[in-house]
Amino acid sequence: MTRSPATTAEPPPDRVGLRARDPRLAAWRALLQAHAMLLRRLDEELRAENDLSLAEYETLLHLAESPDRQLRMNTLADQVLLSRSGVTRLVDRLESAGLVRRQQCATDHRGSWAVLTTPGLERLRAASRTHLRGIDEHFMSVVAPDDLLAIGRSMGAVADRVASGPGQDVEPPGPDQPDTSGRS
Amino acid sequence: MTRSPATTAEPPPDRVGLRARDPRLAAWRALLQAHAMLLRRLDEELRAENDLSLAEYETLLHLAESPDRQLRMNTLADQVLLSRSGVTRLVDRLESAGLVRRQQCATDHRGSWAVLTTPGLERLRAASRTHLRGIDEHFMSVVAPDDLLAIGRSMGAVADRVASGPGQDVEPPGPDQPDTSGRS
DNA sequence: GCCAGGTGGTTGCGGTCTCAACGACCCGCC
DNA sequence: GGCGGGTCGTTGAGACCGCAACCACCTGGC
Repeated sequence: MTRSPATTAEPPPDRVGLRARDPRLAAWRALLQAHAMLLRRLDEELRAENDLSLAEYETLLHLAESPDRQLRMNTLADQVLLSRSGVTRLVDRLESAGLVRRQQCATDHRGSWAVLTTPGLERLRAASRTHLRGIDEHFMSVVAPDDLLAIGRSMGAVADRVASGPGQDVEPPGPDQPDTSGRS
Repeated sequence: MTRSPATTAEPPPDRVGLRARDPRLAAWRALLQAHAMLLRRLDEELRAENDLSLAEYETLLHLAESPDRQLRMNTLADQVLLSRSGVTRLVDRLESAGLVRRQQCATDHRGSWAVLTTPGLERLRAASRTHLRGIDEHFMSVVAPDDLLAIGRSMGAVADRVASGPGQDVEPPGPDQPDTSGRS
């Protein structure tokens, strides 16, 4: 209300002229919200019951699933979607907790392996009970099996698309796009 | 406790005894990964083209969609899924950028409104072009329409479940009632 | 009117992340 | 053999967030 002064040609006074109400966006919004809530919850549970953050858990998990239970720092960064420096400090923490051990790479003296220790593996096992229960309780048990398939399929495609995309254009550079905005 | 006795189908000693390879987890993992990659990308695009973080964008958006383009700090915190203090500082930033203005609440002198300014609205409009394009490019265009529905439905259910859930059990006592519905 | 308890927002502190810069190291080419 | 360019991991600085403590304020009971 009190929309007194005649603003410029304000199109449809829907909300703000943003196409924010596009119904297709409902899925996107639901995804955002559910994901945020869900991860927060799982992280809380993990911290409360196992004193591990989600990132730490994921790190231990990836190590456990790797040959010889070890990974190069670099690879680890890719897998847990963290920056190099992020992984350095994460492994610092895990190492000082005794869950992981660093070992210099024999063939490449620049790098090192992060190796899962036995206590690390045990801690992971304990945490996985918490975590898998949480996933089951908050996610699996709420989603219909068919929808689960749809999610897996879609999200795989999304990941591929995003991965392929910084510079690479999946769609050839707009030929002669007749300008769409008075860009700044 | 390393339960060896196997009344339960403690499957094969696959990797670490974690049921990490449960095929149903594929959807979960894909979701995690795709979401992380996608948000990172969208955030980058928004920062690069509009000098706004995703959280800042969401804040402006929620304000724009609210009556009189204003919200109580408290409400804002709930909507953008941030802590109270997080919102305080976020609004600090937006305010010093001139995109939002604080206004003391007339009826309750404890609280204040965060009000979207005109420059804020314009900035939001510009940013929404970037953001909606990104969502389209990286998400909408990759997901089949039916899958989009499945995602919306599932994620809505997950959000409800998580929201209902710290102490409250959605499924109280009835363990003796073998769910006959089968699915929801 | 006054006080106890609750609520709204801010601030201090600590934790975790990223980016940029760095040193150590590897490799191919001269 | 030596050198330039790239790669691997770490470090310093800065950004952002949450928790807990805090003050200002509101509300209900007396």
